[in-house]
Amino acid sequence: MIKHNDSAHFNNIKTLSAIQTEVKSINRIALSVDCVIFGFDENKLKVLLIRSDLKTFQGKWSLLGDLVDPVEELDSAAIRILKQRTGLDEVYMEQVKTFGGLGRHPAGRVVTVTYYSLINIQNHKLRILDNEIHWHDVDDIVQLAFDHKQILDTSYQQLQRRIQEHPLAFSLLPKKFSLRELQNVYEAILGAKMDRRNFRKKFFAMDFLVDIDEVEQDVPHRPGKLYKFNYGKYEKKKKKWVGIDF
Amino acid sequence: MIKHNDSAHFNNIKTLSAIQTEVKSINRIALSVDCVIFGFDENKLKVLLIRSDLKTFQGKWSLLGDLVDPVEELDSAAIRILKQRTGLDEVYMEQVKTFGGLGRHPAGRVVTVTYYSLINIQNHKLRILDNEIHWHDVDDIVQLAFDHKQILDTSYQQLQRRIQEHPLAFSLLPKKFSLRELQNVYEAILGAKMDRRNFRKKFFAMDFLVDIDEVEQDVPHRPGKLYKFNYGKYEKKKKKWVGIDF
DNA sequence: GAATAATGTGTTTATTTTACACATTAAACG
DNA sequence: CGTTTAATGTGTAAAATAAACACATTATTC
Repeated sequence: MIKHNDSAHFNNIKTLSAIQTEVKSINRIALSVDCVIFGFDENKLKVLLIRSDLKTFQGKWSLLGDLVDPVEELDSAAIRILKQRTGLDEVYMEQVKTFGGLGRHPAGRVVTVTYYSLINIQNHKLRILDNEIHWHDVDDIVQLAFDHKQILDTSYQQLQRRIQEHPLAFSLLPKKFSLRELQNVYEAILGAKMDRRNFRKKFFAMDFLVDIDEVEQDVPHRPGKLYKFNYGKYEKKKKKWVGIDF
Repeated sequence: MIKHNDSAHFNNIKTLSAIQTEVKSINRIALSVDCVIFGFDENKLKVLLIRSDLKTFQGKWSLLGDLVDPVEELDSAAIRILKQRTGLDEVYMEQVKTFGGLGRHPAGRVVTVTYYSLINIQNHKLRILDNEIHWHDVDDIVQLAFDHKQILDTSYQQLQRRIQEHPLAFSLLPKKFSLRELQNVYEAILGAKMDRRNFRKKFFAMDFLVDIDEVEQDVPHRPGKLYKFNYGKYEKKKKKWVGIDF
């Protein structure tokens, strides 16, 4: 077989010092993290946006992001941004995708690693301190700064897929929730109506909901019972998926 | 509400020139793309690996990767690497995740965007020119250079999930395939035995397979019929998923 | 206390999935 | 060439799951 001497490859052919030279000099790129912070309120899926100060995007809204420090982990950067902007930590967070379009940032090449997080909008620790930051209905957003609309769409699609296969809805709700609230989350995110009786049956059959023997307070109708999600039981019993379905 | 002046954020507070300074100077990080190239042969899922030349990882195998050029799209870098190493283009490829662990590369901070691709190992265009590159059984790999074992595991898990919900198996097979070959792909990737009759029934019910009225050649037993996958029909008829299943 | 509006529950039907067995065909072998 | 072999190709019954559907109950409102 022919020996193929490909000088462009750094895992194989080059010496460490040659790589170090490369890594240290011209081949570096600015890296940012953008956070798609989802919340649920008024029976709608919301996303937290900040008004852009860049002239290029005057008046437009953008996701919350920041450059990654060269000695900072990616996850840490995402956690830092979330903490700075909302006061929250220990929230559900997941990396979505990395966007690196050449023209995506007016200041030059900035590759951005996207995360989405799910927060409970009623969390008492939640503090939005910057008055340029606001919640927006996800379904009403038609345009954002940078390529953030595309990033939002991708994140939303990922959320729609994941929420059907993982217990994410609970991260958007208070610890104690009614079945109606739970169903509202699913209906809002999936954009579909579901049968109330079958919905309940399904969740009771899963057996991950704990009846905490409390009822809703201050609702203008018969209060529903409140439940908690039992993550421990879920982790033990969750199904291994083997099937074909497309 | 209190105006929160957070100087660390670049979308909002800083001027473009300040951002440009930041982007141009200290905040840059080396970026690479790593390709997890999957193939299917001898009824096993394979991955293409190259022997590492780094002293740190002497004798270890690693994924195929390269630094991203500052004026190169991420997808283009992945396509370039694949083309360089296999001679193939127009293959199924998907971004998996970005890995940025501080200690992951001995030469310094290198953040890597991972893609996996699925190639038909019988493709007549396939040319592995570098004799340091070899196919490995995915299930036999216990260790790799860098954090590549973790990257492989993540990619494999993503493949396992995706192949159940998307028509990926066909990318690992020749255009014409028998149902037995198709089932072998699923069984190998999912690590599960399936009932042959139910498997066939399922795929015929989907109605995406085209009977091309040919049979296998050179098999040491009764030859099976060959089929093609009808991507056009799939795109039109694919189901919208709405359900809860975890 | 009557009207209202949402909660809470069960059954029937349809669909999907699983389990399972035998005839058919081409290759291999003597 | 006939027999053996090993894989292909097909159908049906049972079980599990999902979908459709209606009415009694309870707390609030008026």
